[in-house]
Amino acid sequence: MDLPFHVASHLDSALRAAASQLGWADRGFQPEVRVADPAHGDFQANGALAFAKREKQNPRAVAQQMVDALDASVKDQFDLSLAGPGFINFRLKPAALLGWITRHDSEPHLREAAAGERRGQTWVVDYSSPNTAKQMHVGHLRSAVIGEALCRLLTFNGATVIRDNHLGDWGTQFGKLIYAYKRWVDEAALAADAIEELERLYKLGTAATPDDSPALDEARAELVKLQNGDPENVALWKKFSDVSLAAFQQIYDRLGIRFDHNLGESFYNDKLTRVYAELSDTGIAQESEGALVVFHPEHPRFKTQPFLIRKADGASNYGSTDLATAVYRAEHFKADGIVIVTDFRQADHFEQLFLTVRKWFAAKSYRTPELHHVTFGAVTGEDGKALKTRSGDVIRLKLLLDEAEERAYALVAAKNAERPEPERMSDGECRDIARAVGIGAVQYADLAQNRSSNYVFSWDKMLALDGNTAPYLLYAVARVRSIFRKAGLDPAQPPVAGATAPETPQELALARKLVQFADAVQVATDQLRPHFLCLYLFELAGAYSGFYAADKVIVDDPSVRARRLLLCHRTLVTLETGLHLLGLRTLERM
RNA sequence: GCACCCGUAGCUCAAUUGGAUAGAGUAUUCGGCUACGAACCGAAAGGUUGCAGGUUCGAUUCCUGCCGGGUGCGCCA
Repeated sequence: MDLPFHVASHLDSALRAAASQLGWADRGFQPEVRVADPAHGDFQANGALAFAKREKQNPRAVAQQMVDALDASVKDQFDLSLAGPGFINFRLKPAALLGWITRHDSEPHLREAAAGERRGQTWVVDYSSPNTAKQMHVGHLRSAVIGEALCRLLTFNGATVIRDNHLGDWGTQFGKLIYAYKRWVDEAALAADAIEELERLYKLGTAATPDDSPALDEARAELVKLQNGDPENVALWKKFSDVSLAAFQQIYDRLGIRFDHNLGESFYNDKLTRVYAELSDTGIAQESEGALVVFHPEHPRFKTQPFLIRKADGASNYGSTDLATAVYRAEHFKADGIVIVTDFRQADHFEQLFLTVRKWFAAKSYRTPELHHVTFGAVTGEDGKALKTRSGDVIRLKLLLDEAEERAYALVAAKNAERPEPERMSDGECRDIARAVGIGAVQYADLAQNRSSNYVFSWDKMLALDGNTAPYLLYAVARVRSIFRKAGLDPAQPPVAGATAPETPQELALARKLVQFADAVQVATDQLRPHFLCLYLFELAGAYSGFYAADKVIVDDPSVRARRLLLCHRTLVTLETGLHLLGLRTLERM
């Protein structure tokens, strides 16, 4: 029997079958299979320990019985050993490695193999979500980059993914903006760079309408006109949204992002009365100080900290729209899961929101999707403070990406100049490479770190050519491609017939790493943490570099050459597939 | 005041949610290009996992209490 894509779950099934043969299945035996430290094996099963403890048996003996009861095919594919207090170690035999690597030969085939995990599921991913009439700044980067990677991971695992940009396109700030627009708009500036001008007006409007001022009353009047459908104000508001979206798309294009929907807060305007009615009727919401709020008596904090869903003046807020959004996604998109990617400061809000949604849907017998708030830490400068320009302003995302490309270009051009004349690349090619390396470095730096912690932004670290960085991975890709190019071979049609099983320590280490791709993707997706995939790709690139330094690929012996080309090719496929899952563009040369 | 997140090698970070001797990169020291990209590889050294208890075969991980940093807590989103 061929080794399937998911080796860990294959072992899990085999161990469960053995447990059931021993009569342990209904006593709650859990195999607990995971990727092992290479010193011990490729995979390990730890389940014997917990089981033995519960059953008051000797864990070594339990593990030995498990091994004895395992299907013969497992013993054909793995070397088994017991260690320590009762760990079962599995080491793939070279022939099994060769079989797996031979079968998983392209990005489409990897995709097909992984797609069984979430086939038939629909996931709505809500990320980026900037406010219209304002430029995107560095604070918007993580949501966009992490959200896009999660979309790709979920898609890879077989889900239908709906990318929804939940724009901040409604609220009191638009009264102020219209107020300022009508007084101070500079038409020439608007034509030249619309969003720049809108942002200027936005700041003017905010400054001109302090609390309790007559100007604030006028701004509120503009808002009321907008909400009541005044044609002039609605047209202005529409214009603000259009130019904002066009500006956002320029950023998204550079990051490889394309949304299916831009359903901002305004979209839910006419869907709020239902929210108020159903939450009031079911007794989940209550009046308090004139506002409509939800308390959660079972929660230590939210029993007294209210979830405000309608303000005392009758206006909606983001509690209202987020509730309407949740029911829309559940009903219209038939979502099995909803992922919302925002920074950790909104954790309370979404905890309250999810508690409320669950009670609401249960009371009305609506099907409740899985609800996930994917949080991430702040982006700080190297001083640990929020990232700002020297003058103290927020850093615009556009300028940040420009700088990434410029810095990458300087590195690429310098390296290119050192090359011998015939291998030198054109300036245009250098520019193109710099775009992929610079943007990729920014994306990767954000993804490689566990998203819960704060992230220290450092140009030098993200553009370093060594360490866990995009340039290191892209370099590994370029080196594999270079072998094929120099040998005059087409990487789409690698001549790998007659490849023999891996033999040298570096070949074996690389082959084992390749097989673990399935596990890395699964962990990253299930935990909604792309850094697990980053770590894997870094280790894969490291295994390849070790192999490359130790074992020459283009040798005379045809079987050795074929098996090394096979390893090179599968490394290329896996690295590129992984980097594409993260949203990075890969290169031929760099 | 209440709550959440973070605290791991000099620095930047991992540790697959309770598993084996806590791992990488960087910086430091040493070694390797007449091998297909040295933007690389190999090796050494670097630790009381903030502190103090507790739970158990086993704790960076779970519980309690402190210390330090960040954040949130009714009409912004």
